[in-house]
Amino acid sequence: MQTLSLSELSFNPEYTFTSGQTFRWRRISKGVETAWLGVVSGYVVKVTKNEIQSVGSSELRSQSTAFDFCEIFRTYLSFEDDLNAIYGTFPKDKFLFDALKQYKGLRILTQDPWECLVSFVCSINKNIPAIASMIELLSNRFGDKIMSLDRPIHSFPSPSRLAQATKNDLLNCKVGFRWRFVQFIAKQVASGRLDLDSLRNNAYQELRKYLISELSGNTFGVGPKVADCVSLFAYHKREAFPIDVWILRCLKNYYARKMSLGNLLIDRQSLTPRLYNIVHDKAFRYFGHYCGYAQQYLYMKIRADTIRNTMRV
DNA sequence: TCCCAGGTCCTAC
DNA sequence: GTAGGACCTGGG
Repeated sequence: MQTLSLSELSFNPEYTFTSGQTFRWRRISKGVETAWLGVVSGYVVKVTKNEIQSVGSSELRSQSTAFDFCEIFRTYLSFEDDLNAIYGTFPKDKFLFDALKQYKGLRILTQDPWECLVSFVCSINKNIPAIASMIELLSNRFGDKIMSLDRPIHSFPSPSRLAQATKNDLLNCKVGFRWRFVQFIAKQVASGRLDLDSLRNNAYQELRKYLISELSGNTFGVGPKVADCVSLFAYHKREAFPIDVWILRCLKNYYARKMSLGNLLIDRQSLTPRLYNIVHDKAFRYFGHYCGYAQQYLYMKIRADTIRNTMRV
């Protein structure tokens, strides 16, 4: 059994896995300590605060060494990110300070770009439980079966497998109007016309522009928000700052003055592409190079606060 | 039953 | 450049 110790790492699995950056982790109870089960790079793994353990693997992975396993998950959990050092780069403001304190140990993952891109295209106009359900159905229908613990679990489908899916296949997975986007992207990647791995070394702005123009230019589901999510959660461009409805609400309520937003966001429920870029630029200037990390903590806090207030009413 | 969802695209102006 | 509406359909 392959195991990687996480005891030296500042890491909170609950905050990391429920922060909307990934959709395939499930909580499983294990005595007093909660564990999480997920599928990453052909491994089924059980994760606790202190270790990550393989509990099943695909044929491709069955021959791999403990060294490979550790390398994969060091990358996945972004081991090189020193959270305390990153926290130290942020401006001193109370809302962010509270968020950092409340969600300490939330890490930004470095996920597979293919899975991340499809997941966030599926996220368009959906809530998190519905997104998770779509990804689960796509995996069960088109992914590889991996035996693990007491039941089979499916890996995320390969591009070639998903490229063969018909409109009806995708609609059966509750993908809805996003089926065109998923099918187009799968065909682009499967044919090699879109090489997601080759984009790793691109600078953030270049990467983002490429994702938007190559995909959205053909009107296939990748706008600024999805491109920022993929840049941050798969390519680990920590200067990306995805602006969704929650972050927009947060900036309006707490950062209009601090970020010199003036009247830019007054009465706004959404952003035009030009405005998105302006607000993004101001966020980068205010929060700094690691604004992607700040965004994720703000997202957690504004959601929790809003839900709490709604329940109180 | 109804509203809304980690947006994007299209059309008209 | 931008506003406004359409988009599938499952959760809450």
